[in-house]
Amino acid sequence: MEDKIKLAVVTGPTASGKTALAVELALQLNGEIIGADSMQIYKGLPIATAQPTLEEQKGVPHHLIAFLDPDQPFSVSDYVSLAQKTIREVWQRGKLPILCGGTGLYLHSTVDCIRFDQSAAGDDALREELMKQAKADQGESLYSELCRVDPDSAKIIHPHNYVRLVRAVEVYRLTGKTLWEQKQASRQECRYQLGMVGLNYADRSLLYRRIDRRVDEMVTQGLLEEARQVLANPALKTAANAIGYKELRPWLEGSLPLEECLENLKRQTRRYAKRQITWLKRDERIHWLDPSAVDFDSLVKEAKQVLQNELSL
RNA sequence: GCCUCUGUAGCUCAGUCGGUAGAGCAGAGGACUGAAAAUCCUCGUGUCAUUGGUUCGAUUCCGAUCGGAGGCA
Repeated sequence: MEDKIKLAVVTGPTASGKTALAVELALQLNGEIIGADSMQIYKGLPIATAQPTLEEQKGVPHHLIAFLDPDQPFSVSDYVSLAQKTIREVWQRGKLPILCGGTGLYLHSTVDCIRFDQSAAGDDALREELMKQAKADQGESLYSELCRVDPDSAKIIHPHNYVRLVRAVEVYRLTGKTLWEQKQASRQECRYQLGMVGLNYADRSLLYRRIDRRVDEMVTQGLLEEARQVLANPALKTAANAIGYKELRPWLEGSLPLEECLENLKRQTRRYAKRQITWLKRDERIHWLDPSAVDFDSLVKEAKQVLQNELSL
């Protein structure tokens, strides 16, 4: 039997210090970093998405960061195939692949080798039409349709959650198979030996303070100009969704003072961090470390030890 | 100094014709398989400023005290 690829994972909520830790681990363990972040993949959004600068990368190769034009559509499915290919390449080069990022869906799908059926790819026109229908009657008609064709999914999708409701109906119309069936079929045996570290602050207010500070830094670095450019281009649909741009729109349009927009931006980032924590917490394979408990060198040492144990390095 | 208004959840405020109270925001918890930095669900006990009085019973009525705002001098 062929040996499994060893895969290190560094995750945690936004602003928890993943990047610095991953880079240091890469230096010490002869690794390369593969981003697992749904917004950092795009070019032209360096500030708001907190992409690591060349200086921060310290010569460590980084993959799947700032490689895609921001007007290009992208999905988990695309991410997983790219990530798996990159992981394999890094491994074959004799280096340790280190997956680093905070997008729970991307991480989980990659690490657990979820297989996406190409026939179920999204269809923009159909999706738009279904979304219109959902909004017209608060999701009622679509939800009863889903209850009929895919009761298992209907059980776990709230009728108000149009995005997921629409997707479930869409899958059935497109493929004749239910989303539920697709999910069962998507599971397969995993090819990785995993070592996972997560960063989280025991005292959440510490993380929140870091977030506030980082937003202020982003402004110094030119966030306002970046936002102006992103929002001026209507082709950047996904990017305009990133936290950091849409919150500044009222200021750019002159309807709200900058101070208030920045306050709102900080709040949205805090909430995002909380959602990330919720997502990551349920993965019992993650070894949690608290960056406020020790200095950076000790943190690296602990993380390194976890990886060496789990990956038998 | 006098007069008026005001003090209720972390914040902004509602309310109880006297039977110890509830919204929004903030916050917390959760879900998550092709937009995921998206989307959605659940969660409200707080000396009702302090203190005395009336009352079976006061956060509610009355008095005083202490904050805050405004007006007149």
